[in-house]
Amino acid sequence: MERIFNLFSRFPEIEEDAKTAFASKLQLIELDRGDLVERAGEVCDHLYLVAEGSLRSFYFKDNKDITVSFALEGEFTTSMYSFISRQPGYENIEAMESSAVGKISYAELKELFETHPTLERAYRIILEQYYIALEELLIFTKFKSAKERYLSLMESRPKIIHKASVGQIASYLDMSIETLSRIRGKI
Amino acid sequence: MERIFNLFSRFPEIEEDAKTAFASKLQLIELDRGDLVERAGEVCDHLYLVAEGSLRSFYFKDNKDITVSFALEGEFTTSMYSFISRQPGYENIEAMESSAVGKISYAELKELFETHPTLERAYRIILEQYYIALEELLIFTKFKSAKERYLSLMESRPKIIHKASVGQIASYLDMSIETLSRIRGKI
DNA sequence: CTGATTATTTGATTTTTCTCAAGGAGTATT
DNA sequence: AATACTCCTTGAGAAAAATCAAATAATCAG
Repeated sequence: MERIFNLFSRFPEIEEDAKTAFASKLQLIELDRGDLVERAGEVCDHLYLVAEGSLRSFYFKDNKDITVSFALEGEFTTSMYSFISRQPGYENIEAMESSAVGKISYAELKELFETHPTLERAYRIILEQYYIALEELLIFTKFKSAKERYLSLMESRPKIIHKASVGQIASYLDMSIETLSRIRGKI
Repeated sequence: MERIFNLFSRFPEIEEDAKTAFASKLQLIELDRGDLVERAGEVCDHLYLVAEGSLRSFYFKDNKDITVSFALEGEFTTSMYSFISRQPGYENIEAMESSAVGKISYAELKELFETHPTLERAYRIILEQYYIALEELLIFTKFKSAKERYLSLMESRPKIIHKASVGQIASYLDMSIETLSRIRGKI
């Protein structure tokens, strides 16, 4: 539970009782490698907070497994489109290794927002940060060569390089497995 | 002013007095084609709401003008990264035609959030929608060929095709002017 | 431990799209 | 109306990365 409270350090504006209320709604789960917490085609009803380990969002396109995002310790993840819109999502979310994760439902979160505006604010700030990150990803997809994209990932989130397979990283960086393999060979 | 109030129809949860407070802070400006409302290198301090006409966000990369986004009537826009992070932004925002636009400053918006939580909620919902749109854009950039990207834009936002130049659309869709021209020739 | 399955690497070829180059169409300027 | 501009189109060749194919390495199940 301290692990969860540590995550709040990024949000000093959240009041103490709001933190307590949030933590009391947060359900802690333990996952093994490969366990799915969300499935494509279902409405994603939870926001996840990685306390330990890592999660990966992915979907299938023409029978190929395509990675959408990685969430490492201290990061949030969900099938954002589905979570926001309440429509069936296209992503699966799995544990990449043994992980400890906090989850909170959409309904509980909305309820907390009613009584704790500072939590809604923190959620807003997280959304803003996710938006910025996505914008950066888009520009980076647009302008960098395959090699630059890989070097940039190595620079910004080196842990991913160690935790994910070549295929998972390749689909995340939008290149073929072969291309990534060749890039890695030449560094 | 009714134009602005119409824009609220998407947000039934905003209380009447919050709408009034928001509208009273909103500064209405008239723009001519080519007028800039934001400049790269400066901190973007305003959120814009297009009442009439259209705005375009763009930046320069190797002396080429790259379109980031278009905002048509009823849509919001800003240099999101800069607006959120309070750091100098990389985008310019210009009017693509004679336009009428509402603007509100970051400080005023934050102030309104203090007294009107339903406005912060509406802002959160807008952010969520922007996030989803960006996510779609990313996937679409990733998987569609140049021709599919163009057809998809024609389908989803045909007005842009008519308002923007070939060069502006090409950079937005991440292809060369020549490629777009060839695609258009073959439809 | 061993065969089987899966993941990664390496090579050859093909495809998509870009770049460079030149011509044409439309608009604005004088 | 002639000149200059800018924008758009078309063609030819080049480049980046994909696909197809095969070999090697790593992991897993019995």
